[in-house]
Amino acid sequence: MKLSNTLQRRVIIEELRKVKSHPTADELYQLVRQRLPQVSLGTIYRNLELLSEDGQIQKLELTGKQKRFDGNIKEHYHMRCSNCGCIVDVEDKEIDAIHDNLQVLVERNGFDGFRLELIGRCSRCGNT
Amino acid sequence: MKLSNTLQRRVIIEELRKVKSHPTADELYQLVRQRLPQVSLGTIYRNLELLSEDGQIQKLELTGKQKRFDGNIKEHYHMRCSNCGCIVDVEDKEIDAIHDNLQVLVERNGFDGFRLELIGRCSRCGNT
DNA sequence: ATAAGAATAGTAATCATTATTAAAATATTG
DNA sequence: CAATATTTTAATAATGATTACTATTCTTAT
Ligand SMILES: [Mn+2]
Ligand SMILES: [Mn+2]
Ligand SMILES: [Zn+2]
Ligand SMILES: [Zn+2]
Repeated sequence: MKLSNTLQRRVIIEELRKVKSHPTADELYQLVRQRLPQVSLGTIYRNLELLSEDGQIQKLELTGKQKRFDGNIKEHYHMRCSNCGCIVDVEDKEIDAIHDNLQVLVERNGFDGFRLELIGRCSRCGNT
Repeated sequence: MKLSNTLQRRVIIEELRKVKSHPTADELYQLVRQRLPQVSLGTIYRNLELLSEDGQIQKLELTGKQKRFDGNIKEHYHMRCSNCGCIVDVEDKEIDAIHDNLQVLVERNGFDGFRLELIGRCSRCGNT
């Protein structure tokens, strides 16, 4: 059950924690292979799965065809940029309040939970 | 620009409007081929895309690897059953109120919009 | 009816992901 | 440490969902 300590695993975690971009498996593959040119894409996929099951990283449940991963395991919200499609963290007291309200409201209406994904413009794309 | 009137297109729309299951392309393919055994899966995909662009049907933006389609073009909420994974319509005045509140709140916080997906148990799976 | 354009069936290709496997690395035991 | 058991890896194949290609057929506008 305990994951053994391999170089590939360490580098995957390190690179994922370095970036704030919520990379897909193949994006992370590009990063990892700069340090481990022999690494295989299957190793990235397998370890992202294992590490998220193990709670060391987060697998994000977002729309879109590719899965994305987050080195930050703290629960937090994400915004998708409507222009470039990137995923950015939302650190906002108000959103947390909205979350708590929603939780109460949806449970009061007989649901077990919800998934909320914010949409907006990232800083690079501006707000026009 | 205007879509021409083909038998395949008519049957696709008819079958999609008949069901309440929010089928994937291949699920709809199974339905359509009962009436048109020669229809090809590519035709289903192409037409679902064209018809949703044309506003005659709805393409649902949900989590999960397969796209789902809805013959009902009115905007409405969906719940995913946490047990069987099916998608059911949510017709609930309260949810509409929640939606309106959320819209105000997220815009007030600088976002353009949001996507909210409800999670619960469908009627067949019960509520335990 | 004719010609131009659009759509189709059939098939191949692509993209994301998962499975397989023999060899290599890591962990456990004596 | 050495022997052994277990896990992981790289490479590759396979899968599932979707999109692209193309020759033929259908639809629409003259
Ligand atoms: Mn994040
Ligand atoms: Mn619906
Ligand atoms: Zn952007
Ligand atoms: Zn169910």
